[in-house]
Parts: sequence; structure tokens; C-alpha cells
Amino acid sequence: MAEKQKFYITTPIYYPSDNLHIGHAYCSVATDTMARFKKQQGFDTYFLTGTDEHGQKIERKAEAKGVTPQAYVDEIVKGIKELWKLMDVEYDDFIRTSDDRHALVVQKIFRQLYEQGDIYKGSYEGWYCTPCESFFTELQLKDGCCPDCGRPVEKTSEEAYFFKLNKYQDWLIEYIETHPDFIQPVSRKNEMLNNFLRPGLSDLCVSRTSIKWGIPVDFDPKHTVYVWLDALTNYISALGYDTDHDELYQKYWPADIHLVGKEIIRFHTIIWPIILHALGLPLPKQVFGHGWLVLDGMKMSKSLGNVVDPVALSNRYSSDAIRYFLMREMPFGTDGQFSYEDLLTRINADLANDLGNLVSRTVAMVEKYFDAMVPACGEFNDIDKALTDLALVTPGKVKAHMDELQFSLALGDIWQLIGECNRYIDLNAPWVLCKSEEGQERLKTVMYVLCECIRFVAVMIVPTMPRTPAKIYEQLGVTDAALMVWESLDAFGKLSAGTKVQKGEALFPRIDIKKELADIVPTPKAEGAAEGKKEDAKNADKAKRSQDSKQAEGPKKAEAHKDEEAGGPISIDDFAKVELRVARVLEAEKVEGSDKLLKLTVALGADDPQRTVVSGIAKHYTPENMVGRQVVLVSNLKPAKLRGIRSEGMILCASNAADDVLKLVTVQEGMEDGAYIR
RNA sequence: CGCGGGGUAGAGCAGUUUGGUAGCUCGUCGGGCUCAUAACCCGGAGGUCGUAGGUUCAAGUCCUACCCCCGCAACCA
Repeated sequence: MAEKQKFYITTPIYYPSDNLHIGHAYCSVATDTMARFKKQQGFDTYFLTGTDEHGQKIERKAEAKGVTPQAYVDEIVKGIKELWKLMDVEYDDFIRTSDDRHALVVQKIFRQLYEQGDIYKGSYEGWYCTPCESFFTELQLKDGCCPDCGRPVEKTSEEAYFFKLNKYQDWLIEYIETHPDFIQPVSRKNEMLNNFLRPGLSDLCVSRTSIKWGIPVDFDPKHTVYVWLDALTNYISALGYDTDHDELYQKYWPADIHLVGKEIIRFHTIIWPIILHALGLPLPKQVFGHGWLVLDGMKMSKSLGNVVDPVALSNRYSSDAIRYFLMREMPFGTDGQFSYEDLLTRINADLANDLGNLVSRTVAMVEKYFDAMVPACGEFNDIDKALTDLALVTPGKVKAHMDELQFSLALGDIWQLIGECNRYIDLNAPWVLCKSEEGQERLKTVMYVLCECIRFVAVMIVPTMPRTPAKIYEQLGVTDAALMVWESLDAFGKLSAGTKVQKGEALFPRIDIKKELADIVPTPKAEGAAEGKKEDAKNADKAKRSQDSKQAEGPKKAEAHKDEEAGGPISIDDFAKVELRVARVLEAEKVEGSDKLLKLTVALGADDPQRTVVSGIAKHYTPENMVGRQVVLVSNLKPAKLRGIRSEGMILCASNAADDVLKLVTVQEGMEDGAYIR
């Protein structure tokens, strides 16, 4: 027997500066689904995930919390592993860049690249913000100031090592052009070539002296290995590359697929191949950049505060349901919407109504008409033939789509079969057949065909929904493991007659969506509907709505308030978290392309002389009558981008529920700019 | 003219490569059925395919110009 083909697939290593959100889960679920699919197809699979734990951001977070960086990430990593368990993400290995096994490999690679002349010592020029102790590139700066704190920065340089990306760019262009499958989806390929490779690569900074939390360069320990050389290397360090125990590396490298988010596809298709090439190693066969889950048209991001917590979700719904939703809802590779309403609708429509109910009604009928024994199958008529033919071609369609990572299409194939089964029941009307002698004979075939089709479905959903098949087998009475494998779908009729079925609990109980939404949705979703009556451009409307829901400004206050009612009274400590200060409006202008937003520059006294705030009050106040006013500002709100402008706070307003009147909250005369409100 | 993606029914999307009756899911309206988780099945309404020109017997699809949205530009899946 030929040796099993191997399949090595990876997720990115996530940055554990905070708990992960649904977008990370999306990526891991996709990887897990693919790994399970390949396993089901008989591949010897290896699935790697992990965390990228170094760097300044985590250093700072840990400091703020008063713990060591290691202790800080240990805690987060614990949570991440629990999450994967909760979502049935079954990886073979979890690499952490703080692992010794990783550090040793990184140091070796760094040294080798240095010795062969691909890494050289130079100096890193950048803009330094002293209070933040951070370097920024020209492009990262905001109005020439620190993007974090807004204070002025100074041009400085520090000693650093650089990797000669430039030397290899022509080789890489050639490689990408001659390997059309390397970058997927293909649209990304042009983006990489046009945007980065053809204009020319600059050398990559691979060490920093200002960062301590990381892997030291062993021959020059004041330097810490910087980002990508550290992070990307995980894909081979986890396999024991360049160690005495490199069996895994020998067996699995090169990776078959690196699954990554579209924002880091660049590093995986430019930097990583060049590093590997410089080391004389083979390249991964494919890098697949998937799209993002966007919430109300906005990218999900911690700093925007619109994250969806996968832990909460998984505790509330079965992981199979969530996995199904994630894989079904949008074509893989493009962005897709996430909303609770869509999630619940999918669960009800596809899982409860279509699949769950199909199993339920079929098993119930076998119980009722045949004393719970699967009857023997008779001759097929045209209707039977059509359905069984579909059942037989479906696995092939599913496989083709899965091999292209088109999860939603693969699931669509399976659900087409489920739909036909439901139609088949109606067409044959078993409840009529059971009443006549010749009908009884027909009924046997009909019920058998249904049971066997359901078995087909159960086998095919295994990769996406690892838990549900077992429940289906139990109800169908399938115990023979040979009937649960992919190969068993090569012929119709393997399910043996006489199998005892057993009605069980509903596979996916129906959810009362209205009630559920009222229960869980953190921000009111229905808003915008009421006032969005005569919007001009549809897209503009969409964008506005999302901005509004994100930062409940101006007219949105009423809704935000409604939200809190549900949560009950808050403690004084909760209130104390909100920092309210008097701000003086220095400048005001309309935000171009928006009929609601004003861009304001405000001062909070001498210690904070200049802030930008975007506020949705343009329908109520003109720029001219804002200038000079004192307003009340929520001054410790996480900054958010509105219409591309960074807003660093929120101006308080009162608004009537009945009409649309809105007024600024202000203070009586005599208060200093920047005064605190308690 | 930085680069890339996008604008198709109330919502979310496919269709554009290769021009030929505009499709799917949800919602909505009407009907059917009673095995089933108020589930299932059938049918209807709802679209000037971002705008304006052009090519063509024929344009969502090809060409030109423009408008709008989103993302990226060296640590956000």
C-alpha cells in the first residue's frame, strides 16, 4: 500500500495582546475544517497554530498590568487554548514564539543569514516619541505627531540589522509569475506584484535595540530579533527544523497551505519566501488570504470596540452551529458580514428547519410506519433515481469545492441534497402511501432512500461540524464505522435494512430570534432604520449607520441609553471609568461627504492643547457656531476612525426621543478648559 | 492620476473570464400538506444591475468618462 500523502496546514500565529475575537476564530475554524477534510480524505495531516508573543505592545500591556510579559501572555494563551477546545479546533501542535525550541531556531537562522551576508548592520531611521518610547515610520505618523498620544516626535536613528530583501526581489517576481497557484485568491497576486514587488523592496529591519521582550541576537545580545523573522519562522521551528529531531520537518515541509488573513498576505508571500529562499529551503505550496468578517460594514477591531467574543458565542450556541455559520455565510477569500441576526437566521433556516427537521421527520416516520426498523429498498422509479443520483454526485462536488477552500460552496452542495430530500418527502407523501397495500411497498423504498441520503449528509458534514454526525448516526442507528467514512459514499445503498432507528433530541433546536436578539445583542442593531428614510446613496447610508452605531454620538444617545436599561443599575466604579472633561472648541469644519459629521479641534487646557473629535452634530450646529464654545467631552474613549478621521473622544449631547432636536451639553461660565466633571 | 477590492430586489450575496430569458438565501404576500423542530412543499410581488455616453441585431457582462464605499501603505484573522 502506498504511503499516505501528507498535508501540512497552518494558521497565522496570533498576537496575544488581548483575547481573540471571532475573526481569529474564523481563520482557525477554516483551517481546522480543511485539516479535518484532508484527514477524512486519507491524508496524513499536520495542523499547526500558535501565538506570536514578542514585541513592544505586549511588553507595555504587561507593564501596565504589573506582570512580566511572559506571565501576561501565558494567561492569554491559556484562554486561546480553551477557545480552540470550545470550538473543536484540533491542532496537532501549538507553537509559541516564547518557546525555547522556537528561539533556538530563530537565532540559528539569524546567524546563518548574517554569516552569508544577507543580514547586515545598519541604522534604523525613524521618528521617536519619548513618552511612548516608540519608533514610528513617516507614514505611521499622524499630522507629523505620535499616532498613539498625539505629541510631537523627533527624528532619531538606532543601530539595527537589516535583511536584504532587495537582493531577491527579481527572483521572487519570477517565482510568483511562474507559480500561479502560490498566492490565492489570484486577485492578491497582482496586488503584491504591482504594489510592492515591482516598485522595489526596501531592506527589512530585523532587529531592534529598543525592544527587550523578544529573542536576543546571540552574537550581539543588545539586539532583539524584530517581528517577521521571528514570527514567520514558527512554521518550520515547530517542526524541529535544523535540530537533532527534525523528523517532522523532513516529513511535512513544505507546507501545503498557509492560511492567513488578507492583511498579512504580504509578509507571507514576500518576506517569508525570500527568507526561505535565502536559506535554500523549499517554499510553501500555497498562501491563501481569506477575507474579514465585518460588523456593520466596519472591520472588527479591538480599538473600535466592535468585537464579537467567540467564547460567549460558543457558550451560547453549539460550536457546530457557529462553525457552520462561519463556513457557510460568505465565500472564502472575500469579506463577509457578521451579524447576530444572520447567525440566528442561518441556524434556524439551514440547521433547524432543513437538516434537523429532515432527520426528525424521517426518523419519526420510520418509527411510525416500520416499527423503527429501516425497511428494505425496492425498485427505483424516476423520482428515486433523481435523488439517489444527486446523492452520488454530491461528494464529488463537495470535494472539488473543498480542495479550492470554497467552504460555502461545498456546504451549498450538501444543502442542495438536503433540500431535495425534503422535496422528495412531499412528492411521495408517505402519509398517503401508508394507507394502501401497494403504497406500503413504495413507502419502504422511500424511507430507505431518505435514511441513506441522510447518512450521506452526515458523512459529508464531518469536517465543518464534527459533533453533529455522531448524533445523526445515533438516530439512524448507524454503528458500523465503515459507514461513516468518505469512501462509503461511492455507492448508494450501503446502509443495511433492519437497522434500528431511535428518535432523539432535536439536532438544532429552533431559536426565537426576536427574543434572542433582545437578549444578546450588545448594540442596538435596528437603529438607522427609523431615521434612514430618505438616504441618498445607499452606501453612504451604510457607512454612516455603522459609524453611528460604533460611537453612539449625537442623536444616537437615546438608543445607547435604552441599551443600558437592560443591564440594570451600574456601580459608582463603573461610572468612574468614564472621564468627562470640559473642552474648548478651537476649530470646526464639515466632514466632506457626510451630512452629519463635524470635525472639531478641541483643547483640554494646557496639558492637552489639541485633539481631534468627530461628532455627528452637523445637522444641528454649523461649524461657525461651534468655534469658541465649551463642550463636555468623554476624554478617555478609545479613539475611533470616522470617515477616515481619527476621533479622540465624544461630545455629549441631549436629544429628544420624539422629535429630532439635539442640544449640546455644556457647563456654566467660569470653568477652565480641561476641567474634570464628576 | 499610489495600489487593490467593491456598487445587482427590503437585507446578504452569485452571475461579468466566453455578450443572448437576471439567479440564490433570508424577509414579505398567497396557496398546499399534516410525517416533522409553527417545521416542509408550491406559487406571486419586488430589479432602469452606481451614473452618463459608446460598440453591437443583442450589454449586468465589452469600451470610455465620472460618482460613491471599503481596505492597504512594514505588529489587527
